[in-house]
Amino acid sequence: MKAGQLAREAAVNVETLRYYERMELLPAPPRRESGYREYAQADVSRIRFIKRAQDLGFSLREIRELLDLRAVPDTDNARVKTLAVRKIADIERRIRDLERMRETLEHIAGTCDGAGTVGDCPILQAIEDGNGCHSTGKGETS
Amino acid sequence: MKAGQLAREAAVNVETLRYYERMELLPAPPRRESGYREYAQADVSRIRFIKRAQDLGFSLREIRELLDLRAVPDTDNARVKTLAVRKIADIERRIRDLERMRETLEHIAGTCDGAGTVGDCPILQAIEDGNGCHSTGKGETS
DNA sequence: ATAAACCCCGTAGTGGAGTACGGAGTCAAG
DNA sequence: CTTGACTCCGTACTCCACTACGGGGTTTAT
Repeated sequence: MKAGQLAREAAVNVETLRYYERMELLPAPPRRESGYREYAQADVSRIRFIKRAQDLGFSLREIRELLDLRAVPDTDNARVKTLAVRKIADIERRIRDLERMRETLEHIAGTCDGAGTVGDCPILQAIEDGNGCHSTGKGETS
Repeated sequence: MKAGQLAREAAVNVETLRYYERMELLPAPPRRESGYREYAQADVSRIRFIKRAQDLGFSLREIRELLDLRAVPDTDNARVKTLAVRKIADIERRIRDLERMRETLEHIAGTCDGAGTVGDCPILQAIEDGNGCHSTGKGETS
């Protein structure tokens, strides 16, 4: 099939296909006489795989690792599990970072009744002074 | 004080000061004869404000809003509170997204005992088939 | 046979938050 | 008075995941 059809079936943009090819996520397909890419059915699942892995929080770089592991049939699948477990830890760290932010913000926002002017806004005050910002030296390490 | 000192005191890069000035987060300071920027003590707190607001999850664009509100003395501080509350909601949404990912990933990873080869890896299988991916059409809307 | 729809390519732009570079001018200490 | 540290400026680069553009060739349906 041609690029357009693959794009439709996998629900991505045609440009994205070229991009994935450059990024080596999608192997360069054979070409017709005309130079047109001729994709196989398997490419649809490959892109779906990529998209779902993305939804699970994997970056394209990490997805390439997954695909590379998958490409070598005798790979220990513990390797895959390691990546999954590491990603879970990564997500948990991000959740903790966000929860710290949320707590601090809620604390700060709670001190403001919404009356008065910014001259003595407890929120701005708190940000200025770093109150309630039990800083761990970590912002969001996205 | 000159740029270098402000940078040291506020713990940012000198280039960052120029960047903040371009972004209108830091007002353009007066210049010496030589063209050197002459910063005031207040600029240290302004940058600290920016940095702490960043730690709380505000983007520079949002921080500019906060600073703009602060700049007009008779601004209702309910305006500030609105921004804070909205940011809390934003953070909560991101937490929920991450938690969904974590649950799915944990579910998927739990089905893999780490034995065998990628030929029949339940993790790769699950990603391929979209199992356990109760997709909400939401990836991370960072 | 012609028009519409598709495909090719390289390159550049997006957004966010900076960081880096290089050449030229300036300031402070020895 | 010279040296080394600092500052200036514009521009370009980084990372990430795309998306857009423009000018050309191809395929397909009518």
